[in-house]
Formats: sequence, structure tokens, C-alpha cells
Amino acid sequence: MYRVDGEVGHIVGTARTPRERWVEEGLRALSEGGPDAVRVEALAKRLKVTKGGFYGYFADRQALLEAMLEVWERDSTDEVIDRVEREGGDPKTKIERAGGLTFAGDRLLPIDLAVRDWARRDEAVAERLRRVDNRRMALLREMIGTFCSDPGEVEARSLIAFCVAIGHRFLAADHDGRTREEVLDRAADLILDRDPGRSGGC
Amino acid sequence: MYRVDGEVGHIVGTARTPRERWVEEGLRALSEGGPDAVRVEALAKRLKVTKGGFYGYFADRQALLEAMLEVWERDSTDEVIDRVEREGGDPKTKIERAGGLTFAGDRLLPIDLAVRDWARRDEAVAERLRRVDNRRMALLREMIGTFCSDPGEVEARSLIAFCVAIGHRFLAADHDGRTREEVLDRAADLILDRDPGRSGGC
DNA sequence: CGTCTGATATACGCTTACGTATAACAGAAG
DNA sequence: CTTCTGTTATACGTAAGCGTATATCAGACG
Repeated sequence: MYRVDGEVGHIVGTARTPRERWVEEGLRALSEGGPDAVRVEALAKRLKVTKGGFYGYFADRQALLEAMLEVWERDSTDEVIDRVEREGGDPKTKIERAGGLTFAGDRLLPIDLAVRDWARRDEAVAERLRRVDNRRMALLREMIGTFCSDPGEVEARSLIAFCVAIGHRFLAADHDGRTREEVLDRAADLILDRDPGRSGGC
Repeated sequence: MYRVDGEVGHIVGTARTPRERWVEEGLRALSEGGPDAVRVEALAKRLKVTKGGFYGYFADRQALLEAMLEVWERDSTDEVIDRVEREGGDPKTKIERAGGLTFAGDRLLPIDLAVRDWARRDEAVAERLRRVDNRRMALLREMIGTFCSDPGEVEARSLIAFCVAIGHRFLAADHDGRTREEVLDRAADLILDRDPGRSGGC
């Protein structure tokens, strides 16, 4: 075998537990318990395997963490954005579609939240998150720009939209008879300047 | 000494490192590295002490974590709310004052963010966070209710305000020439229905 | 200045986790 | 069926970290 950049590659061989399975299980552990929960022996246990094979794919635990981030970054940018562009549609519904693809499934959303917390303590993670968030913000700006002309207001509305999409996952407040869904829907009316069925302004 | 509810109390004695110092140092560790970073021996090291005294105040590590949450809950509700009410002023500036007290200092904000992530994995923490967030939302509702009559819209605007206050700390996006401060300021114009100096709507 | 008491240091056993080294194994190729 | 190669299991040494037991120390008090 050969080593490149802290990673270890296998030339051939029949792997019962290939590299991607370690990465995928690592991402699951990250979702559920944060980066500290990504422990080699724990992953092995969940894969019904010992850690024997692990060090054939990764130089060490750190290398797995980086591979996980790599996969997450790809999955939550290129993949989502490509698909949204491909399917097209109304600008405002495109925002919702992008949000849906990223945050609806049970896979990407918890990873996303875990990465955000992780980024507060690790500059390398923060840089990766910046790349991802900048692409998302670009998408938001583009969409909101179609119905709002003032660039300053476009930026503000984009930030608000993004903050609500992420932030509400970190809030524990109740809404006094209303469901979170209902309130979010009404919030979207305000952010996207939709008519909520009433006369409009306040 | 006596034991009550997993905690240990000291009758008298001269403590070089009293209970509150362990709690305070624990909260700092929580800020910087999440709950997994709150390790008894590490705290002792930072306090220039061994863990010898620790088990005089706490039954175990879990008891410290609970004491930390207790202190955090008190500090970020009663204290902040009391002070805002006491100082009074214009409703909209009261929101900002409350936000300032909670999120401006270097102490409460990082703890708050860490607790939010923690709450995703621990139901007991989530319940505590719910109490705190509900009190903050009540404050927001009250303030926003002074200039907005539709209850549904009040709720939506309150949620947006809260989400932006918290969420933007978890975002890594840049703003293309503008500073985050500037964009947030403009966002506040929209949320609080302020006139940004221009004609208004979009 | 002793003495007494509680706070702290020290030492221990236990568990979990990392990373390495080597042995066992399974599938492909001949 | 044998051999070869790469994958996995097993065993090991090391380092944290928890909680306990016991010794030491320092301040209050007589």
C-alpha cells in the first residue's frame, strides 16, 4: 500500500468494510454526539467489526474527521445546488426546495448542526463551513434579488432567511397554541414578502 | 458533612477553592469545548489544585454539570430580565438591551451557544433551555406587541428576531463588502419595522 | 502553642480509547 | 488445491479520566 497526505490507499483487495462505510458511520456518530463521539472503536462496534481494518484506510482518527468533512461539504453543496438548478422552477419555491434538500432529510440536517457547533472551536472546520455557507447565501441572494431591488435589503433578507432556517433548530421555545410549523410559515411570508392572505403590512 | 440529592454540603471549613469556583471554571470549559470538555481533572489543573476537594462539593461529574446549568439558568433569565425591567425605556430599545445583556459579554454568550448544542442530545438540558427560551420569547412578544397588533405576526416577528440573534452566531457566511454588523442592523430595521432612512418597503 | 476539623494532596484500581504489531483468514489467480 | 495478497482479529503498551481511600496540611479555636 501507499501513503499520501495522511491517508492510506489500497491497491486492490476485497474489503468487507470499505472506506465509505467508516466515513458514513463517522458522520452518523457526529450527528448524534458531536465530534467527540467519533471514536474509532465505537464505530467499529457499530459496523460489527474490530478497528483492525480502520488503520488501513486512515492514518489516524484525525484523517477520518477530515474525510467526513470532505464528504459532507460535497454532499451539501454541489449535490444540492446542482439538483436545484436542474429542476428549475419559481425563484421563491427554489429557495424552499434548496432548503428542503439540505435540511429535510434526516441525514444532512443533524450533520449540519453538529458542524456548526464544531466550527466554533476548530478553525479548519470553520473555514469549510464558510465555503458552504457562502454558496448557500449566494443562492439566497439570487432568489431574493428577483423580487427585491435594494442590495442592502437583499442581503438583510438573505441573512434573516438563513438565520431562521438554521436558528430555529437551536431554539426550544414554544408558541402558545401555534405549532412551530405555523409560525415558520408566517415568518416566511414576512421574509419573502408574500401576502399572508390578509391586507399586508403591520 | 451531609449529602442531599447527589450534592454534598460542607458545614463549615475554610475552602481555598469553593464550590462556585468549580462551577465557574466548568462553565468556562463548557464554553470552550462543549460538555465533553468539562473534565474534573482538567478543571482542577486550571484551578491550580488537584481534584481532591472536588468530591467534597459534588457527588460526581454529573452533579457539577447540573450545578452549572442551574447557575446558567439563573444568570440568563432572572438577572437579565430584572435588570431590563428595572432600567425601563423604549420598548424597541429594551429588546436590544436584553439582547445586549445576554449576548454581549464574553461570559454568557458562549455558554448559551454551547447549551443549545448540548440540548440537542440531552433531554434534561433541552427542558432547561425551553424554560429560558420561553421567558425570552415572552419578552420579545411583549415588546413587538407594542407596535404590531396581529398576534400571528407578533409571533412570527418574535421568532425571527430570536432566530437571527442566535442563528447568526452559527453562520460563517461573508457579506460581500458589508460587515456582519451592518447587515444585522439592516435586518433589525426589517424585523422591528423601523425606517432605514429610505422610503420603506420593498 | 496545641488540638481539632475540614480541605486538599496523593495513591490506587478501573475503564475507555488510541495507535502498533502480528497472526489468522478469505478471496482471487494460477 | 495451492499460493498470494490484502483485510480483519487479536494482543499489547500507553495515556486519560473517573471515583475512592487515605494521608497531610492549614486555619479556627481554646
